[in-house]
Amino acid sequence: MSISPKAALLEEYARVAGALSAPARLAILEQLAQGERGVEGLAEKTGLTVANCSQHLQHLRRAGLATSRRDGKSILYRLTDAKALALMDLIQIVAEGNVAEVDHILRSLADGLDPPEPVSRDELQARLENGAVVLLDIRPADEFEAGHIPSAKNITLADLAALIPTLNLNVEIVAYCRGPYCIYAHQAVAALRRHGLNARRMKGGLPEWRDEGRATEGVT
Amino acid sequence: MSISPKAALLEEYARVAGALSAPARLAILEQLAQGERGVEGLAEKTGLTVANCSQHLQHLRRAGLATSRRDGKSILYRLTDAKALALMDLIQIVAEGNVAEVDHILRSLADGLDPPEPVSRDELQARLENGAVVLLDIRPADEFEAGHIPSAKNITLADLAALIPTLNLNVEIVAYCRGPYCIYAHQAVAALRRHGLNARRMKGGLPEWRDEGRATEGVT
DNA sequence: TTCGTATTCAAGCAATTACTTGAATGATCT
DNA sequence: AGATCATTCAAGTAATTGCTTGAATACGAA
Repeated sequence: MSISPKAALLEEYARVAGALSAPARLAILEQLAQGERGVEGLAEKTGLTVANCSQHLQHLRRAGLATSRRDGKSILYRLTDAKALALMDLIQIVAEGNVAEVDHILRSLADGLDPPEPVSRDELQARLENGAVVLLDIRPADEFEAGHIPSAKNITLADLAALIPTLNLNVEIVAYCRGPYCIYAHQAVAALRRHGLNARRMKGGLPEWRDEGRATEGVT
Repeated sequence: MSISPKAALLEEYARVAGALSAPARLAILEQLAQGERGVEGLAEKTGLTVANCSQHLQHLRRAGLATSRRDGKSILYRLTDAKALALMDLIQIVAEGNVAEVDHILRSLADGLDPPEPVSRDELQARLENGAVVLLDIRPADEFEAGHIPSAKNITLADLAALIPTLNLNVEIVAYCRGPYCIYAHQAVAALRRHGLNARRMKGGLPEWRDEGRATEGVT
């Protein structure tokens, strides 16, 4: 054996990137970005078997992206630190900016309509404090309850159609969801705009909001 | 077929990360970060066969990290943009901060001595303008000639021993090399400090320096 | 201590990935 | 227009990775 330190380092760096190189692990990371989760919960959310999910989690842990602790009977995993979230974001940003295929998929989600630039989190926070804006949290109810932006209204895509007639055409609507890998907000904005409503996406998702130290509420 | 858009996106994101998940490709990226390079040149620098290197380059291009253009007979590859470099940096930062193995290897490079915090590029630039500091570029001569920080002296690790007796014990020495994946500067600093010299590493390498718009010289 | 439960381990299989070799492409240069 | 050269393609093989199944481990509760 006895490989050079340089090769050993490159191997470790490659391992970090490799942890992000499987769609299943990205889905797990998306969940972890929202908060601590048990193995079984993660498996359920991502559609993986428990054993498979556990293996992916160990892969993530070995790469330094996830950390675990015991809580009663179960092991809770979470992102190691903000750097892990930053890495997830950057992967998405590179993909969105440099990979034609991604641009194409995101465009097709907008369904012909040209969605405006997302709202920055700074701008949203200012608008929430002094402007009229309806904030929609497009995630499953359990994720909403575990933490959300104050004043946000939880609504799933399935129930969105029923909400639309009650919305004011003159008030701007902002939608957000899980974060960089989640498309719920994209889809919600497309549906809202199709009905003539003035809707935009928030840049990033709840994890990025929280990571910046902004207020959230919910049972953590 | 007809997979969901969500799954399709995750696959693309995973592809971007996957491009960084092989040591050979990281070595190629390290070279690309220094500037445009032809396939054959990259193959030589990284020790890959030309065909193999070409395949890796296509992988990188498909992930949006590298871009190519023709110049005469050869095809020159380069990093697509600053985001690609930022991604390389962040992978390294996560690995250094969160992977015990990396910390261990970097420590062993320091050879028992405890190296001080690296010098920030801001600080180095200020010191170069008004302070006494010897700046060493620890890279092969051809890479130095292709671009380096003004006033830097090029010296390889092999030739460093001969230089040491001529260095002033009272002047601070700063060393830099290719960037986040390169260990030349680590090794140089360790050698210098072993001889009682006051040496530190510059944070990052030439690519990061250049990316921030700071001056370089050399035949590009 | 014993039971129950959550997680991890281990073995095996299928699919993917990395590398090699040799041939084919395609643009430049004469 | 043809020759040349750098790069890419294609096929084959070895190694790695992802997933499944069933067993083993470790901890908390009774």
